[in-house]
Amino acid sequence: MLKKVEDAFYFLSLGFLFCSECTVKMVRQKIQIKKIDNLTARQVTFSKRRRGVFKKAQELSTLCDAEIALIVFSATGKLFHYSSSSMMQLIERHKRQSENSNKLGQPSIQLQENDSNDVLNKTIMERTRELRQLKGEDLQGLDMDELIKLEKRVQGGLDHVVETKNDKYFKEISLLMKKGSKLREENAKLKQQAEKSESTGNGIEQSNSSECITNSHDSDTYLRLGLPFPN
Amino acid sequence: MLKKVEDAFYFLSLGFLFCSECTVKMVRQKIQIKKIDNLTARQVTFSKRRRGVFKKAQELSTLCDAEIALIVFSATGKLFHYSSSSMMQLIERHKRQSENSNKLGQPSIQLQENDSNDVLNKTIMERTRELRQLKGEDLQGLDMDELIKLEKRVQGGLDHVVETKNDKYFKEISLLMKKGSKLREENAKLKQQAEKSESTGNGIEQSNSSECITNSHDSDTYLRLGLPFPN
DNA sequence: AACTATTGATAAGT
DNA sequence: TACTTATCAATAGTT
Repeated sequence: MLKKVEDAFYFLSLGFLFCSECTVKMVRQKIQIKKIDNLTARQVTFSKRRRGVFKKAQELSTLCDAEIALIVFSATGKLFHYSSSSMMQLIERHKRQSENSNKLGQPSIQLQENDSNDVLNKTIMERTRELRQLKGEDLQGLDMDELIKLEKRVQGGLDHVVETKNDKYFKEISLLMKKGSKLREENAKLKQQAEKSESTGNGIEQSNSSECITNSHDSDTYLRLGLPFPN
Repeated sequence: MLKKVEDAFYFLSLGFLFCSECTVKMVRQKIQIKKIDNLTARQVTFSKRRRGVFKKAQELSTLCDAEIALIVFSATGKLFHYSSSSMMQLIERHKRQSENSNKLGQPSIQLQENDSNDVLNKTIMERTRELRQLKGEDLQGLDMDELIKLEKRVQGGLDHVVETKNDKYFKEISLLMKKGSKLREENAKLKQQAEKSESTGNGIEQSNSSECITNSHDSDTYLRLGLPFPN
């Protein structure tokens, strides 16, 4: 059903008349190299392409006798790395080489330790400022254009949150409904059995038991799912 | 024609008889991933594949919002490198992260430096995660209650941004209106003066000057204030 | 450096 | 996450 809608879009985009009878397989499209909007798609692509890059790096190293260091941080901060020999040696070598090419007359000794903290502090400052802006603080320096851009970003974030919330809501609801109908089935069966027993002369009381069971299970489910109110 | 010859070769490789009259174009073979013996071929391949790897790294960084550092030394010792942000920052971050994950029993030496780095690093991680959540990413682990809280936070941020934007808007508007009325006053005065001059026999044309002056000043003000469109 | 047949990578979809 | 498939991209061998 969803498929058909996509097909419609596909045909529309090609400018052809659309025959709703046709079943068309979605084909792979060339992608733009810009940040992937959809989070899931981005994570999947990251996982695939990361493997690809690491493979390429290893192949280059092997085929051409090159020394390679590759460091990758995912958006969530997870680290992946590869080096054809010792990562530390390569990094040191890189430092020396790029310092030389810089031709700075700096006494480079012991520069790195302070730098390290400086860099980290700078990162923290940046992150903090961005955070404050997303929270709607610290907006004095922004002009109209920047404010409008920021509004769009925050609105986008809000959309994502609401979407996630709604998804979760509907999932929990449908789970509850499923459980409910299962329980009703069970109850119906039990009722039948009880009636049978009754008709065969076994006089156990079963009159209102079905409702009781259903209710107790439902509220239990609500609690486990963390829904605030069961209604 | 060439095509046919290739077909012949193809068949040969399958164990068919080969016609020696034909001119055969060698077709590309799948290569083994091991050091290329021929120096020239190795250099050419290095050049081609190096470009490939760097391109892939950049694409991964852009598409998936990842931070990447890539260092390559050719067999001759020439350096090639790429980093999505600051190479030093990435290297430092890598150092810390891999140290932490190693959990090596080297407790005594340089403890305080690592400690300070750890603290900073932790702060960065926290900030990053908070940022991502405000942007509506990384919401998998949150339950309904947390999602609702987050929604309220983001909504609050959005409210602040919109409020600031609107304030700025109205300020700019009222400033413009003030300037406008000032100009109109000026124009009115000028007009009066002109009429006086006219009545005293000085025949300067002043018919539509008021609109002209007002308009030109208005658009100038819009430009200085950075409003996208003057309407 | 340029060309292309071929292998390799991967976007979408399951 | 892993697998599949159709397509796009990289590149081996050659000129």
